[in-house]
Amino acid sequence: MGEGRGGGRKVRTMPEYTSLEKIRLEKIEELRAEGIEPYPTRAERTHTSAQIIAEYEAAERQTGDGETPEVKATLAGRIRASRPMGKLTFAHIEDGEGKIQLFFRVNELGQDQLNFFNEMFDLGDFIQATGVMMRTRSGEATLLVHDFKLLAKSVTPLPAAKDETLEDGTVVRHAALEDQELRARQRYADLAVNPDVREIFRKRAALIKALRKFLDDQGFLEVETPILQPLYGGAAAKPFVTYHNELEQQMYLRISFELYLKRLLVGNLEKVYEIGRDFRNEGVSYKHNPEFTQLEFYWAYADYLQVMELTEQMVSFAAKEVTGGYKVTYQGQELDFTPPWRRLEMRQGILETSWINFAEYTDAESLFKAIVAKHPEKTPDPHATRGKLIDFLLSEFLEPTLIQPTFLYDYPRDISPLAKSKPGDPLTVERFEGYVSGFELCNAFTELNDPLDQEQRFLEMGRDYEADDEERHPLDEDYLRAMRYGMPPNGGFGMGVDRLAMVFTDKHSIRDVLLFPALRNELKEG
RNA sequence: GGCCCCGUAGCUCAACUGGCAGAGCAGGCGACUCUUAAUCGUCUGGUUCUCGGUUCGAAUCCGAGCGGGGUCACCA
Repeated sequence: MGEGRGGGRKVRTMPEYTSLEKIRLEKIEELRAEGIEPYPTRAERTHTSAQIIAEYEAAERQTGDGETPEVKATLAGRIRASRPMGKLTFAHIEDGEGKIQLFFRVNELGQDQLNFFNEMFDLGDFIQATGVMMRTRSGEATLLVHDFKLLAKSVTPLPAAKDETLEDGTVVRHAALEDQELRARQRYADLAVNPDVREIFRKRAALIKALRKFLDDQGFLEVETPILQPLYGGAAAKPFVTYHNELEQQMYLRISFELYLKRLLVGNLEKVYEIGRDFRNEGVSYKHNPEFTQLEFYWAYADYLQVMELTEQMVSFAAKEVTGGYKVTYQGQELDFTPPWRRLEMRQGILETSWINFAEYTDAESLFKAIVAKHPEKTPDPHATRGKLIDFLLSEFLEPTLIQPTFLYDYPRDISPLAKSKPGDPLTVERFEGYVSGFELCNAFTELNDPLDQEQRFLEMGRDYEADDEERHPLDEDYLRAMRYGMPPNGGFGMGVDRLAMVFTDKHSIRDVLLFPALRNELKEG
């Protein structure tokens, strides 16, 4: 039961059971009265559904045609369908690997046991069944049940979902759970009735495993840095604020890993990475969740061009591990992750799509005028900095054209306070972002390692954000102290893992790739 | 946060310009020895998200709220 908003205004009350639930609760009472435990402690499964079918088919091949091999098994799973027909009942159970049919027959079980199954077992219950494998007249590998046992009674019926297998083998799901909110709030029910949802999260796990494997093989050290931080930094985002009672100090949930990982380079750890959760106290949308999974790595003695090469290798490797190939269909478009990816200087890309060469406008005012003159229908913020205006051009004109994996490189300095300037070009930093299907996938740069320059940038940022207190960033003195000991030149990288999971599972919304996305509290009574 | 759309049985959805809230699945009872969305008969199931208003009469119209979806803004 969720607590009501406003600090537990809602008191927990006894759940109100539906008529369907009451019937099942009565069965639980009845079972206990007969000395049958509806939630026994142990199960005795010998095979999964997939294992027994494989074993049975292998045995069939050995015995040759006509002969039925004797293959015994005890299976366990959740009852998903039951078709009683007089002195026979067919049922399907589902386990972690798939479904298998059970055949209950009066011949083996006797009338009492058959009745017991038909009367006391419901869809959604977990059952254990022991028997021998056989084929039905239609040829389906089926367990002929000699003995069975309840493993766990289901009180609340699962959302109705029936699968119809057409003659061509395609499966049509009828009346499946589709309500987006219910699916997200009750992911357990969603997972229980929608096998494709389970598949999404298997792919997500495969993705994270692939990223780890790739970086491990490249000699990167996986590390863990604080989630609970006395200061936040490394990105421009509003933090979640909390408080440590004993230490009597305000703490923040991290908004990025960057400043801690780069401290490790000062400590002579040359290649480090972290995969973990970031928290940003901002809007929720189809591509934003307040907590999301981030991958960052830092690589001493490398620059952003080397990071670029490593990135395309890493992401294409992950694509192959997760989807089986370098080409992935996302929202109807085929994306080709085969390296090398297209490289496009950001200034050039903006010139080609907006017909504005921002290098010709070295201050915000002149650039603003140029944009309005060329594109009267667009409305950039008149008070925006030059960097923000360039960002505006990027998202308005260039981004939508970046469907195939593309690296955009060389960014304005004033929107990149942690990146190193391009030699001989003080307005530009060595930074790139990877784009796919029109959205930003990753962000990387040659990291700034000059402590005095870094201090100057922090102070500039502080000034820029003075008006907007919430985005104004605290100056991290300890980070500057670390940098003053000496930080090797290095390239750094950050990527939203959920975004990549969306691409590899062809999902439009980040919520579809998060098991428990952030949702507003349920409040049943006002 | 702005704008648009949505909220009806456990699930998926109907209900015309306001006129007795329905169906399929799930569930109860009965029949059925190879079913697989099993089938057949029969029955049950509702605070139409909440509160208020208009009206002889509201699922439907109006207002407020709650929740969700979309979109824009925000997100170096």
